[in-house]
Amino acid sequence: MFRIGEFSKIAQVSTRLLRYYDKLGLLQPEHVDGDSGYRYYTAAQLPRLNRILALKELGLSLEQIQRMVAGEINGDEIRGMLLMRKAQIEQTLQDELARLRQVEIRLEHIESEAGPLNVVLKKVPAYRVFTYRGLMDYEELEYVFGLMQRGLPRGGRRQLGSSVYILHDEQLREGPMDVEVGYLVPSGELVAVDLEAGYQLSMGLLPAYDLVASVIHEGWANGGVSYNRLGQWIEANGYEIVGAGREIMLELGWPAEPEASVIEIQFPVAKRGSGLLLGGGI
Amino acid sequence: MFRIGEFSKIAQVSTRLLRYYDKLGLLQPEHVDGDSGYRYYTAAQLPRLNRILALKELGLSLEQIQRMVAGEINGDEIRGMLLMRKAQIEQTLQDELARLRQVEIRLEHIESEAGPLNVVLKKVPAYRVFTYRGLMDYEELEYVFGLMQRGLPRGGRRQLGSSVYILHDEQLREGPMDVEVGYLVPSGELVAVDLEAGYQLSMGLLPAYDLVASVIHEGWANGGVSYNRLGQWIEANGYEIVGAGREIMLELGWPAEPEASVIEIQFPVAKRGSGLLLGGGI
DNA sequence: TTGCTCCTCACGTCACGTGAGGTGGC
DNA sequence: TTGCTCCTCACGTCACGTGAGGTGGC
Repeated sequence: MFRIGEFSKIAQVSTRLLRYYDKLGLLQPEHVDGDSGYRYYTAAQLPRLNRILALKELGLSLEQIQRMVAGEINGDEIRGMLLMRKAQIEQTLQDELARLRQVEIRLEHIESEAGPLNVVLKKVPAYRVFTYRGLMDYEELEYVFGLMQRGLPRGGRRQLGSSVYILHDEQLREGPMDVEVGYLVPSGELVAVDLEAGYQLSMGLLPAYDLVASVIHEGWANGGVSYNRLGQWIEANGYEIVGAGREIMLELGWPAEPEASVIEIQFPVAKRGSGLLLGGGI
Repeated sequence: MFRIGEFSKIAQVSTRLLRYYDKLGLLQPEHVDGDSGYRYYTAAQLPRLNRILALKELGLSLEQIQRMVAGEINGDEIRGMLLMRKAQIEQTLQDELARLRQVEIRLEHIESEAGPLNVVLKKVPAYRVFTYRGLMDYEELEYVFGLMQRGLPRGGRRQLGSSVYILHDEQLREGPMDVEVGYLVPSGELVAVDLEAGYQLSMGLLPAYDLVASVIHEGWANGGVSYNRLGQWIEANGYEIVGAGREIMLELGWPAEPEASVIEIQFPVAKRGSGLLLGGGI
């Protein structure tokens, strides 16, 4: 019979751990003195402790280990637990590799003296929008945007949220682009509205995406840079674009204070080669 | 100005997280109402939030992120943090790969119906020992072992711990082996003792090891199996033996109840190819 | 008697999630 | 007035480490 200190030295674990496992019922001492509360362990308990420690190495939770060493579980269930754990580890490996790439990219950016790029991956819900879509060049786009800002009845503006701009073209090109401009609609119903010059805004829905890559920048001027670097990021991290990108003007300084604008660019993405090309727009 | 709920929807994070970051000082609302305590955020705060989220993705702690976004830290220090993080991730990848191999090995064992093998890696201190070393075959070894059990003065036995058996040969072979037998000595000094037939026990020190692979089994009969499988384990997990192995008889049923014996086998190991061949005995 | 070891709380870790119970704002 | 949103505690997570304060055993 060993007291807890001796037993802990043999097994090279802390006494705290042994008391904790006692409390959990994972490994209870062979005998506990009624008066002093001293725990007494035997050498024959070491194989059990080692089994627990070996299973812990695999990353199983103490609760899972509990069930395994208690024998409450048969071979198939153990097999199931291990297969699950295997899948989890593989996922962790993927995640850590992605992290590693990101850290490396940041390190390169430090050396190139460029500011860091804060891309965030997130899930977005469907957005209700009130927009006009058509083939336009930049000039026309700006014109329509101006009409929108001025041409809506005041009452209507209350129900509208941020301005939004959706790129339906697969890639940037010269000449007119297939774009959509308008507003997010937080709540309520809107009817179609005719702007001057025959442009018509109407209700629609932007699709929800399980994964968008998003950057947010301040000021109009940085837009082009953000697009380029978001593109590089998506490429470098092993994603691909699987739908129409969009720009959301969270704060619109236009036209008075353009540099106070806050603009989010979102592109729906998926892991390259994952076969999830079911997004929208492509 | 957005209230917390709106702001959380734009950024796709929980309100709880925003309150938490407020409390930490990571991201404080542009304005807090004195009466109601309502938090008000602006769109211009989103780039900061995104920066925090992007850094969190790298696995940095909020405390590190705090220092980075507060600008308390210069480019070189940021570089240092990222390099550290990179090393950590690489370590994690190694660990997870080792785990994966272990889980796969366990899965194979389930299919082959063999009992699982509970190998534990641990660090061990130097052990003080009281031993005889020589070239012996099994027969002689057993004879010396018997002498030891009977031949020591009662008083001396008190100070001795478990029996121990050290294998100085690089590999198992036929004929006499270079082995050492004796006892662990928990405390105190011992002088040399002569057994019958001229064998002499004397004080020595087993080296400490940063890493030993250990298995514990019950009963004499399982020894051979344990050696084989510990060897396989070491091989399969990318380690190599870097010193003399030893067997510690934590519970000695000999000769009355051999099956009640509890025996630990330890081999000092190192990652293969790590160049750490500085252990002892080879 | 004096160390040494053991005991039981109980807080701390890390980054939040999840109620509980109460209140402001349209 | 009624939802809806916001507020502040405060417990829970996971596997222990680390004292605090007190006691048994040789």
